Amino acid sequence: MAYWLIKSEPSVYPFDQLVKDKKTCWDGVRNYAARIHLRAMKKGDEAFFYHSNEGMEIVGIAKIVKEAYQDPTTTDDAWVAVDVAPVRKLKNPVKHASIKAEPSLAQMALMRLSRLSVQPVTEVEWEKILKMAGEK
DNA sequence: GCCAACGTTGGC
DNA sequence: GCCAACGTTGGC
Repeated sequence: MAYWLIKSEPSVYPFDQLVKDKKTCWDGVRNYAARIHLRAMKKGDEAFFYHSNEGMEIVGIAKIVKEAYQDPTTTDDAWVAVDVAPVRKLKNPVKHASIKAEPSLAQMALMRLSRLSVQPVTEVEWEKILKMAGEK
């Protein structure tokens, strides 16, 4: 099982909205690097849900419920979407600043490639962040 | 609101 | 195929 991180601006689609919706289509990705990751996602994989710009923190965990398919927001079959569902909110959201202050997480894609909207997370990073969130 | 980083576009 | 110009994202 793989781990991921997906970003959203809370003013556009906050985690609470995903909780309300029970499931959403993660579409509209128009970036080649992000697409590679979307296509690599498997059903059951889990992803951190990160709020960019406002909040700037990981607020919850989502899981992939449907693997990559043609993005419904375009007729161009070059682009794909996945379906995600909420797993749970984190007890304590993990701030961007906290991640930055943690040397073992300095190599995270979130730090190095801040503009990438869909990114992989290693198991080590995943566990570390869960601890910081008070989940373990 | 500013600006750095980065992806994309288009001229050559 | 290179690279300058431009647009967008996201941290500050």
